[in-house]
Amino acid sequence: MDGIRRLPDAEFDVMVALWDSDVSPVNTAYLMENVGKQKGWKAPTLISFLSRLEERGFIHSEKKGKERYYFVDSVKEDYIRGVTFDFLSKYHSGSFVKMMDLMYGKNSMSSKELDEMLNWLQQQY
Amino acid sequence: MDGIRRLPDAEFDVMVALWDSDVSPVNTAYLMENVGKQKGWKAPTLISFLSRLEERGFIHSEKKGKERYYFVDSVKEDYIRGVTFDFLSKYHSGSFVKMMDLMYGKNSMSSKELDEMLNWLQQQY
DNA sequence: AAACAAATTAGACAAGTGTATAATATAGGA
DNA sequence: TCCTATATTATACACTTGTCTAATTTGTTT
Repeated sequence: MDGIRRLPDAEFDVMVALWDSDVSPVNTAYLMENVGKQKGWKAPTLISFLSRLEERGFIHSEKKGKERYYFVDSVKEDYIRGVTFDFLSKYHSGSFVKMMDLMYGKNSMSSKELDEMLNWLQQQY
Repeated sequence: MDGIRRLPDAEFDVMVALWDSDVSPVNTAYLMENVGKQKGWKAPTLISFLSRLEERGFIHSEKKGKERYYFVDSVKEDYIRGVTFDFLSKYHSGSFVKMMDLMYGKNSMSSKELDEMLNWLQQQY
C-alpha cells in the first residue's frame, strides 16, 4: 500500500550528492569527493551503493575507459514528496495540522516560523 | 547525531497497539487479536517483536502463570515527536514551511486544510 | 609487449529485521 | 499424578544494509 520504497540511509546520501550535482554524468571520483570522503567510505563501498541504486532504477551508468559515469533517472522532489506523504500518513494520519499540533502544541513555534507560515498560507489562497 | 532510533515497521505496529490500548498490562492474546491477526503473524512472531521492544527499553513484561503481560514504558507522543523532528531535518532542512511548499507548492492544499491550518496558526499567537 | 597504477568488480560478512518451526513449560482435567 | 492443550522460549533462516578485501580490468609507461 505504500507508494514509495524508502532508500537506505547510505544510498539516500549518495542520491543527494547526485541530485545536487550541477554536472550531469558524474564519475565515482566526483562522488568520493562529495560524499564518500566525509562519510569515510572506501571506494568499493560507494560503488556498491551505486550498484544498488542502479538496481532500484534511480540511476543508470556507463563505463568510459576505466571509469564509470552515473546518470540520474529520478527526481529529488518527487522522491521526497513520496516519502513525506508516507511519513505523514504513518505518523500523523495524513494531517499537517495534526503534525504541527503534536510538535508545537504548547505554543513553542518561533514567531519567525509562525510568520513565514502565515505568509505561505496567505499566498495559497 | 540523530536523537531517536526509529523502530522497525513491525515493532512500531506492535507499539501502536500497546500505546493505544486502554487497559494496562496486556497479554500476548490481546496483541494477537489487535495486530497479529491482521498482519497474519503467528504467535512466536509477535512475541519476538515484543522481546525486541523490551530489549530496546520501550516496554517491560511480567509472566503470570503461563501467560506473559506487557507494560508500556514509553510515550507515544514523545516517540513520534522525535521521529518527526529527525524526519524534518533530514528531508526538509528542519522547516515546516519548506515541507509544505514542496508538498503543496502548486496551490493544491484543500481549502478545508488551509482553514484548519490558519485556525491553528491564529491560536498559536 | 611487460609492468604499473588506478579504477572497478566479485565476493564476503556482520548486524538488523521479518518470520517461523521445534522444543519446553505450565494450568487443568482425568 | 499423568496427560493434554496452550503459551512461551529457543533457534534458525532468509533478506537487507553497511562495509570491506581480494581479484580483475584497462589506460599508460617503459
